[in-house]
Amino acid sequence: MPELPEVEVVRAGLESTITARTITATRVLHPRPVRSHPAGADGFTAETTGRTFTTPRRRGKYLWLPFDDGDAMLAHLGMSGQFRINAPDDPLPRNTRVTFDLSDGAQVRFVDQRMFGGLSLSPGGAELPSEISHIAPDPFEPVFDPAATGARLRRSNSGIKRLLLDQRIVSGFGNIYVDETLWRARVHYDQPGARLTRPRVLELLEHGHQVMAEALAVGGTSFDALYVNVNGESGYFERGLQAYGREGLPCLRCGSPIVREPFMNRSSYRCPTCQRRPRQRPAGRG
DNA sequence: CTGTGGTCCTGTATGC
DNA sequence: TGCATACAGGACCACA
Repeated sequence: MPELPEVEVVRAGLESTITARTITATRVLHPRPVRSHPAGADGFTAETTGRTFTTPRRRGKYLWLPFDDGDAMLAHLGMSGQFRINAPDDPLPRNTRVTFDLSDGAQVRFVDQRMFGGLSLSPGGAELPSEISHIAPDPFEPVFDPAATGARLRRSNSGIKRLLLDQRIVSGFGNIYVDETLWRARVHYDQPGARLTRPRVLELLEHGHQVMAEALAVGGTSFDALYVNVNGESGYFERGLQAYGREGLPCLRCGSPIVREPFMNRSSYRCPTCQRRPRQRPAGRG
């Protein structure tokens, strides 16, 4: 499940392989990943062929690959999207959706089993695609403002996990790193943002930055073949996870078995001792 | 404005 | 052996 660290690993891999290369041929093998491109698969093919990449950029979980003419290709990996760099005659993975032949002879492949991800062309989007203007800066960006983000979190009575997953408030967090962040900060996922003190919320954001930095340093988190880097290699942060996926295993701080609970149609992992349920209901009525 | 729940997708694991 | 179901979950959208 690519979140910020995994997307950054992919971005860095693309930077060293596509920068200053020109697309000589685009092939759309499945229309769904280019669904948000207005002109459809044929239009996407026509409008990307002949373009030259500059340095790939990222905000949160979004990637964009600027072209030297000021436009950009916007990409999201969704649940299972991958960019792979190969020789054109290497075997094509089963779920290859789009391929780009490059001027140096390499081939970029967009592989996506579940197809929650997507590619589109963003006119004028080289600096920051307008399509993602609603996405907040992530904790790795120089413009990220912890005080402002903390204030925003503290203005809401929603549960803190829901807030951290809201990419309009802060971007980059997904289910894994939110659970890790909350475990480190000893905060329950239903704790209303408004019930956290200013120091606590800043501490929480620092933990979030820290855990994602640690994951990035070891190539991200790979549970299965769904997340790999551009060379098909897995990351090693799975062994660094302290909460996510550890149902029934002892909390590494206090020994209590980690519990898994349904949350927003997915799973949430927490220590029942270190991360106690808040007394008041979030956004309670009465 | 806020909060909630449905939808899109496929592959793997599990249950009967 | 086969068929049904649950699960993984990021982003978006309809709706109350």
